[in-house]
Amino acid sequence: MNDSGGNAERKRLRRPSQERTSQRDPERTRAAILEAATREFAENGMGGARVDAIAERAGTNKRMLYHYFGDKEQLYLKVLEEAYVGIRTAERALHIGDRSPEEGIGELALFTWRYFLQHPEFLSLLGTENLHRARWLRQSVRLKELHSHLIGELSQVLEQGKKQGVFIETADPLHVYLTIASLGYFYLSNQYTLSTIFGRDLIEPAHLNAWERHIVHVTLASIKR
Amino acid sequence: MNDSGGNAERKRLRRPSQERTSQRDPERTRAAILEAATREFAENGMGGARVDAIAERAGTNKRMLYHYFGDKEQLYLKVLEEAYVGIRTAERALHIGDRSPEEGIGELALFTWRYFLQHPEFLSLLGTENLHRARWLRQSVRLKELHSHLIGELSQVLEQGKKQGVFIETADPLHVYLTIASLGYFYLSNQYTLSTIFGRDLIEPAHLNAWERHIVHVTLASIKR
DNA sequence: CAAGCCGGTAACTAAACAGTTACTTGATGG
DNA sequence: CCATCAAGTAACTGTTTAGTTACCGGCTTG
Repeated sequence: MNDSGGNAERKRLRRPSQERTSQRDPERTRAAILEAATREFAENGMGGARVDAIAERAGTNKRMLYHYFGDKEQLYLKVLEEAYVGIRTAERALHIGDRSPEEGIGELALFTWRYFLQHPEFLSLLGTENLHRARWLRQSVRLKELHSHLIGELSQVLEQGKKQGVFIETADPLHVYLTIASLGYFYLSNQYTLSTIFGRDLIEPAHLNAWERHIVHVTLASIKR
Repeated sequence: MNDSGGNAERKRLRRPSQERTSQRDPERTRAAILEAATREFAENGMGGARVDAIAERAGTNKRMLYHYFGDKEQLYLKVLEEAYVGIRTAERALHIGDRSPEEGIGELALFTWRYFLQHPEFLSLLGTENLHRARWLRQSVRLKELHSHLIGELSQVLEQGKKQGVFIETADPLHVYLTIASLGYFYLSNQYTLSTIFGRDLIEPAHLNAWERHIVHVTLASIKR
């Protein structure tokens, strides 16, 4: 114990633990693999992603990938779960009930659009997972409750708006969220074919801003009395 | 010359060209490969699709596939082109300008939704192509003009509605089409993850009908004065 | 009827792939 | 300072894959 303390001390003096030069760092390796896998799966889908490519992007090798994550499918599921946790966590910080119902819904629409815009890999992962009919997501045990908070809060805001007479009585929380998500998802995830067939570069800032305003307009127009 | 004519006559008597029993039928083989490829690419994406699987589904073998279509990528592009031709051809038969502007837009929304619902393979192909940033569609020379008709007709209907004072002045044809397509595409293509995370089976007829009405409602609410 | 062409088959090949095994390096505890 | 164990490397393996080659057989044409 004493010896070991002395040893540790001596080593800390030679090589401070904060600025380590060693390549050995389990947490960093694990995180690097997860990030590399997110990009590889997002760019190439489940079928097109290459385990070797993930290892290379992470600056490590396949052995470590299998060591930390089991196999390709488990790694993919982990990536997908983390992506969902990311957006739902950011959503919770919104507190859409703090302002007027109209502003709250507008805020949710803006947030969703901007999150999609800044996280294209999330959209790609959703696309891949749906191509496979949610084969892996269905196996996830972590994600059942993650999403109920969103619908619950949205439901409250809609009720408040109905009481105040600004929203129509038939406004449904799931429909409202699906409307917001639809308008953002389709525009961004299909931007490449759309830009090609309609001859307009949809990713240009001017077009992006116009679509952002459009999403808010459509969402509110569909529920306002 | 005379001999050949006599020979042909004799053979035609034995085996009429209309009801051939032979397995040899270039057109049928070609069409079978194209249909099998459509299903395989739609179900598995470009990376996940297997050339052997396409040949087997078509009731032929790889040799014929390479004979008629060159290679996997050219076959995929052909499948994608045919899918676009399919929806744009069906759209042309609509004549959305024949009724009132409001009915015309509602009709286009209904048509698009129902076409998406009946052609899930079209949605999958779009998803796959966008994952690859329209890599193959961009190479297509056939598809540049195919889509202008849609925007042109939609533009006329919107103008008419503006003159009649039923539509807002800011209504934009591309935005209106993207709105309709967004609401149909997202709901259907993401139905598997959505059903999983929200615990509702979105493909149930009751939910489908509700969403159909919702699409028409949202589209019109967003452009009505 | 004979020659050759075209639709079609099946077995093959080289490369790419997911996953494994045998091994090395370095930190820690006694 | 040595034993141990975890982090990390690289070469290997069996299988799958896109694409090819060698061959078959029947229809058409001269």
